[in-house]
Amino acid sequence: MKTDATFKRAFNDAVDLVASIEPGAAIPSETVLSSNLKVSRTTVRKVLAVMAERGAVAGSGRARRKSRHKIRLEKFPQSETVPISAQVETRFMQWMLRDDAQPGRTINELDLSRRFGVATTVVREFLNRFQRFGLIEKRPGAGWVFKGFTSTFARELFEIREMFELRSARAFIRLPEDSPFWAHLADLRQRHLDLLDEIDTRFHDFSDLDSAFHRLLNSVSPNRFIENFFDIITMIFHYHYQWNKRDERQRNEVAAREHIAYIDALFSRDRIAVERACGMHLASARETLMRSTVRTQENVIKGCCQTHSNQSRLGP
Amino acid sequence: MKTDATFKRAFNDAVDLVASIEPGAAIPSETVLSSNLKVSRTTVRKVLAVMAERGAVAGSGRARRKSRHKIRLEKFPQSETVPISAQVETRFMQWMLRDDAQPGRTINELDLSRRFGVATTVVREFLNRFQRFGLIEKRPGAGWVFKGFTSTFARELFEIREMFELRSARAFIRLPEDSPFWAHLADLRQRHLDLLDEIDTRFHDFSDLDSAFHRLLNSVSPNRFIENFFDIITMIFHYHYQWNKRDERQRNEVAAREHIAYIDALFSRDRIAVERACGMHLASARETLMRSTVRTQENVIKGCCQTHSNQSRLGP
DNA sequence: AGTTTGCTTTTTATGTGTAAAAAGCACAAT
DNA sequence: ATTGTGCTTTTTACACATAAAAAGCAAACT
Repeated sequence: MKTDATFKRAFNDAVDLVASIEPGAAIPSETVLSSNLKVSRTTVRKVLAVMAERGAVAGSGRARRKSRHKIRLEKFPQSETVPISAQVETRFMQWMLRDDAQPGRTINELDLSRRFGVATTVVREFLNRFQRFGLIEKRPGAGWVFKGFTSTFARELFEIREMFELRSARAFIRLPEDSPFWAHLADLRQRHLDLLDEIDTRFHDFSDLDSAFHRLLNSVSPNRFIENFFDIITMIFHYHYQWNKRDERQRNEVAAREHIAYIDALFSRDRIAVERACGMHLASARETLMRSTVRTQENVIKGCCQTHSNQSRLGP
Repeated sequence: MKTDATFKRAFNDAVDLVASIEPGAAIPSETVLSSNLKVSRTTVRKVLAVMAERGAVAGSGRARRKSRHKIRLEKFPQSETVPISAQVETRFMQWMLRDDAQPGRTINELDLSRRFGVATTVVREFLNRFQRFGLIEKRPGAGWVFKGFTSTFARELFEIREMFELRSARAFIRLPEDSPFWAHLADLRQRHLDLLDEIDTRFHDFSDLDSAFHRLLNSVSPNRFIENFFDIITMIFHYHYQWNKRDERQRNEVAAREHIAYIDALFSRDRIAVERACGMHLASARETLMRSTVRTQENVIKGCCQTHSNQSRLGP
């Protein structure tokens, strides 16, 4: 059965929204709420129904308005507002990046579904989507293998990232003087400076800036495969740093300064300078990631992690 | 319920295998058969049981041998040997590339599952896996949009392909003289010549040669993201040409000659020549694909294909 | 000691069922 | 004519069920 996470999230958002309405004043129309809360009208009506039931909303139909009584609406717990599929993603990433997920280990759907307390269908769906991240591989009829968050993975990831990033940077400096992208870039530069001014307190905000910057570069000549690939990067970094807070402030400060140097190189329109700044930034990002990669013998003894059974192995 | 496609395919393969055994001679052990037929021992036993039942195999346990009577084993129809998930893939590609799949059209799981006569679960799983090909996009809670097999798609695909291919070609010519890859390349060159000798009858064999060539190039410095991307190319070409046979002989002959020129450039170790040969080959491959792309206004009027409803649109 | 097989236990592929959410429709209100 | 609402129909997200296939185990056989 589908969970009502959508409803609960919408309800919680609606609580804030209603709080800003004067007691006795009209509630926005269902259509407007639907667009504000980003859910269908069906869900909006459910939210309104519950609010009416709890006495926060009075009247019905077109005459709906905020109750004159002071009602404190209890929100639903945060954890109930996230759909099962998203929970599985989080739990899996945690299991993979934090727990004992050694390269070569086999993953089995039933086990994960029991571990996470969800239906196998959901786990299976997740693994199928997750496949594109290059960290797991399917053995039809025989589960999945975890390929490991290894230094090889990081190296391969960054090789592609560098190709894509350089391509976009080169395209950027070919933009005409009057392209609006230059203004965006200047704006972004300022936001970096602002961040650096208060780096001690705001260093968490860097990751938003980071993705904004790379999205701006890629948007100059859009390519769905590149965007796709950046989703992978974003995902990896998101979870990786969520559980690895070491030196976070320091790391982000360095990266922000590298971004500024990179942006300045772009403004100079000097291809060589751009390539150097870009290369330096990526090199340091790679180092950071590499450091927390699974230490493994994979590059020394290939295939050491294969499992053995008394039957012949199937699949490639 | 799981279909027994695995069993039927294994059975059909086993029929050929048993045919080559002398009447009265011993049948290979279950373990050996399991490895030959690429299925588990469980399935092998089922195959043997059915063969015994039909009188083609006599004795049991270790004393199992081929029957002395001449039994003609009926194979299962080819169509029953392919798992549902693979059938869905084929049917979907056909629907997409051949039927009226206009860009912007929404795809809905229930509809497809009815159309294909399979459970929604399977369709859903397929769509999730297929997402990475960049032709469809998920709107959580509201189905999928087909982005269209358009010229933009082809252009984006080839932009990446060119980057990857050039990278691999450059890595190739940096290989030491005594690398075994050079011998592989020479071998491949010869196979191209052989094919061209009999191009009129063997032009279908080109696609194997094509993927062998590109796989050889990529294997010089392997990168899972590049391999992943080549899966997309392979998939697109596979289905595309399966339903578009126009000029196939001609196209393949041209491509084979381009490959030879490309290979010769690699042997020359001349970077400029390599880049030119590679560029020419990809350009002509792109042209071929472009010609059969969906003609659309997408580049003139952006967003013309959006659907409208009396409710606000959800999602990005 | 290493295979081979009979039998048992798990796991995967695929179908079915259902509450929640979205989409659609038609009439009412401005 | 547009916008809003009540109600109906579809579709999605998720749980659960089960035959088929795979994996595991130990006794039997070389």
